[in-house]
Amino acid sequence: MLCPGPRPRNAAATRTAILDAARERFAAESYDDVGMRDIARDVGVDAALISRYFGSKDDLFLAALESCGDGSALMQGDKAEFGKRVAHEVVFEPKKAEKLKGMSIMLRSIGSNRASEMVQTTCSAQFFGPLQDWLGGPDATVRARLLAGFIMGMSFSRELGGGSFDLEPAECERMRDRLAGILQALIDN
Amino acid sequence: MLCPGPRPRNAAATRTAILDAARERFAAESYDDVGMRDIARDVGVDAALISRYFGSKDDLFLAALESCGDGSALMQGDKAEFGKRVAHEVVFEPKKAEKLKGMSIMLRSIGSNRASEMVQTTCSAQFFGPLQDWLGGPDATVRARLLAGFIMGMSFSRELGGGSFDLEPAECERMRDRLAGILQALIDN
DNA sequence: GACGCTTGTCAACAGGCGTTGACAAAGCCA
DNA sequence: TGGCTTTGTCAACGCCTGTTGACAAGCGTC
Repeated sequence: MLCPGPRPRNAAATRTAILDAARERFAAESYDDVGMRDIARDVGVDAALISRYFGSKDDLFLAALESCGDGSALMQGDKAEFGKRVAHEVVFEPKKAEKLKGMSIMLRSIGSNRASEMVQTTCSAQFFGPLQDWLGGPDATVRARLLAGFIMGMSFSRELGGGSFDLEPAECERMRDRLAGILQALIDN
Repeated sequence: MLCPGPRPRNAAATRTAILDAARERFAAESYDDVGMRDIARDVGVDAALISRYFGSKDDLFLAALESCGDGSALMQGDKAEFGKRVAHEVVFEPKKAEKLKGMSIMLRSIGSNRASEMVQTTCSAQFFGPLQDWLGGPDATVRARLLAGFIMGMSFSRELGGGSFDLEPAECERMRDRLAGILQALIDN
């Protein structure tokens, strides 16, 4: 990632490079574990530059969180296949699911005192809200909370296994199918 | 909690007081946010004493985590009422549920690099394992993972609301009932 | 070429952290 | 009373953190 020689002068590119690196870092480690110098090293830049571009670490974190976009990406595609689609992604393709990157950041940093407040407001605005509107029908609020809770819970459970569910392939498939059914029931209700 | 005057000399009592304070702190804040001096202040003792009694901060964290007991407390009572009972506790009595204190600690600190490994091993040994054995029947492994994931997910979701679900009472009841049904179905299966 | 703005680097600061070793006081035993 | 162990306090260490201000180099413009 690093290239030798002085960094080319390009403020816009550098800024987005910092933001990208921050998003990746915060999705993989907690707010407290990620240091400004870590992100700077990823980009090949001095840590002081980040402070100048983004202000404080809090501001950078918030920018990274918001750069993930709202959860609407999760809701694209056939509504009747939501359960299958999401269950498959959660169980088999956790890394690939770019649309869940914002959720990873929330997952990592909800424990941190500094980050939790930012995570909370962003989550309501970008995750619970859109999901609830998209669901519609009776009890949309409650169903959205359950859906979001289950999806995050399974991601959390995978994290507890150190990045995998630590199950045999056949078991993973059965888990996916069960999960798909439960999620879809909450959609259809 | 603090009392004036010199602390009475009682190693055993002091030790358990430290452990209790640590458990409370780690259940309320992340591994990184909890400082040795915070715990020491809660107990009314110098931080150096903790190091002498428990070794390192890691050792103290692990001791606090293990002092929560295994998840078997969750599984006591009528099996046919598990869904109702747990759903009620998760939705309405998160703080009161002492049996979930270990889960709170895991929830807070899974993001931390230092703590995640300890959380993982403890979780497997004290949570997934007992739950799976207790469940029995077909697909016990998979059902245990789903159960644990959903329970943790809803706790996580509550955390995202800043300690409450931020729903109207009637909505909370409907959420509890839906959750109870889903959990119970996983038990009975 | 000289100016001035932008972009990036460097060294340093103040503050917090976990941990350590020296010291004080309490209690026990002879 | 005099020593010895246990229990607790205190000051300090080295390390790491986010942030700041001074400085260097690139680049467009007159």
